[in-house]
This record gives sequence, structure tokens and C-alpha cells, in this order.
Amino acid sequence: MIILLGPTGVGKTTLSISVANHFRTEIISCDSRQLFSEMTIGTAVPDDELLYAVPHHFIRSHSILDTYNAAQFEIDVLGVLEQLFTKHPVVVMTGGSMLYIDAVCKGIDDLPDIDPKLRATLTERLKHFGINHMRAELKLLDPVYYHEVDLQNPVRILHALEICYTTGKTFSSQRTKTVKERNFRIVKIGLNRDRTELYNRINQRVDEMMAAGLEQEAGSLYGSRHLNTMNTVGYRELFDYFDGNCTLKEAVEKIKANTRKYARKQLTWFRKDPEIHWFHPDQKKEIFELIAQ
RNA sequence: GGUGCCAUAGCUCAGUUGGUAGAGCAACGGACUGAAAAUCCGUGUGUCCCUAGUUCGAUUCUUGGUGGCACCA
Repeated sequence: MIILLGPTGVGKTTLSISVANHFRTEIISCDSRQLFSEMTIGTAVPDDELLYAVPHHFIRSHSILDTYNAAQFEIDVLGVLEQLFTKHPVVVMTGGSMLYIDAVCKGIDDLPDIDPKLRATLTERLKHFGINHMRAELKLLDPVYYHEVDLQNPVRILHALEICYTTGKTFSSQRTKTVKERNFRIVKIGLNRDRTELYNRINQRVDEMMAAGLEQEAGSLYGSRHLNTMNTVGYRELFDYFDGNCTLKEAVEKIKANTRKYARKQLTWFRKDPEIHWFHPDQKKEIFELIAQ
């Protein structure tokens, strides 16, 4: 499997089409937001033309009403891959969702699904009693993880508690972090470009999204704004505008800034992965040479 | 032309009763195995507009410039 990864806006889509065409194969999208059919403009889903040129998987395949996560993605992708490998010797995966990439490449621990009610209860408790209370609870239920976890991060604390309550066992005892073996080879190709160049592309793309009707798309999703998946760059800033918290211009600037921030965060994550071979998106020749090996 | 106000980090501004300065945003770095476009953490030297003066010492006070804004002619 060839994985094309890199920060948002770097130019993964264009290259993925060339690579997929070259191998006459199909593309698995690894994007935690393009997954949802309701979000198209704001998540920079490729044009229909490109989607028809090469078969794509995991694009607009789910609804924001579905709960989805990296573990489910691992299962689903492995299933699709099994099918694809019967027809194609090479499959292309492309996207920038870091955790989802790792889930496919290394696997994710086997943990039970969390009852949304439990999550709601714990979130409510956090709001009422404060983070110290939740920390104390975790210290009691899973002292090992208590000493490992970022105690400032409520999401981490709550998730550990969810697992403890759901399984009756400590979270730490189930966190094996073992890397699963895959029966296919993985080549990771990282795409990056000059920072100002990347930022210019991002800023420009946001303007294009607005011209393409992002405001309307966000407006149609305003009623769903409390869903987890709607906590997404490009939408939450416009929800703020709809709520009267800022001007449209400020919202657009905020989208640009948050997209840039997201790109930086992706680069931070990818930087520590030694398996990635880095290229500029224009180095097509070099990339194909690497793949040929 | 006159009067008043302003000039400090990339931006918006705070502050120093005279001892060379700090917030927000941006930028940069990091953590992160089931919410991950999420969540969380860390990083602030900048001719304090220029000039001359007072002073042991001026970004702070005074003189004169320059630029901007407002009001009056």
C-alpha cells in the first residue's frame, strides 16, 4: 500500500490521482471529515470529476449522525483492502488524519464501544464538579494511568474513566500499544512545501470555499452544531458568526488561522514518524522512482 | 494654518509615580491509541518614531521634528 500523507492543502489529492492511475488502482481516503456526506465544501472533498476518474473509498460514505472513530476506521479499511488486494497489487491511501493513518498501519487496542449516555454523564460531572474531581476519580480507579496521563486534558481523563466503567478493569491494563502485523507492505510518502507557500494555498483555498458556498453549507448544518463531528474547522467559526459572536470577515480569518494551525499540528505528528519519505508535491519523478523500488 | 490626542512585539493595545517592558491574536515548538480538523501543554529582545536637553540613569519628563487621527478656521 502506498500512503500519501501531509498537511492539509499541500496538494495530496492531485498526486494521489496520478499515482492511482499509474497503477490502475483505487484510492482509500484517510480523512476523518471527508467521511461525512453532509460536509463537502468545508472539508475540501475532491471534485466529482476526480472522484469519477478513480474509484474512491471513505469519501462521503457516512452521516454526521453516525458515530465514527479511528478504531472503526481500522476495521473498515482492512475489510476494503482485503477486497481491493484481490484485484490490485497496489492500493493508494491518501489523507492527513494522523490517528487514522496510524490505526490502519499499526492497529489500535481492542476496547469496547462507549455508551453515549455514559459519556454524557461524565461530561456533566466534569462540568459540575470540576476537573480535580475527575482526576481524583481516575486516581482511585486507575492509579497507573493517572500517573501517565496529561492531567490537564479533560478528554483523556474522561476517556480513561469511560473505559474503566465500561469494562470494570483499569484502562492502563488494556492499553497494550502493541503494533499489529499487516500482511501487506506499506510505503509512506510525505508531502510538504515551504511554509509560506503552504499558508498561501490554505488561505486561498478558504476564500475559494467561501466562494463555493461554505456559508450556506454551514448554515444547513447549524442545527447539528452540537454533534462531535461538527466541531470542525470551517464550520464552528461560521456557527460563531451565525450566533452573532463575530463578523463574517472575522470568521473567515479565523478559519484560515485554524486551518494553518491544524496543518502545523499535522506536521508535528508526522515529523516523528521515521518511516516517512518526504517530498515536495512537484517531485513527481522522484516519487515514482521511490515507488518503483 | 491653529489646537488637541496618538506613535511600544508581525497586528490590536496595556504599562513603566524615571531604573531599558507585557497581554490577546498571529507565529513557532511539543504531547496525544477509540471525540483526532478533537483535546491539551510550552515559547515573548522589541531601534518602546527621530532629535536635542534635564538626570547617575529617559521608552517614561521637557524642546524641536516626522507621521497618523480628531476638532476648529
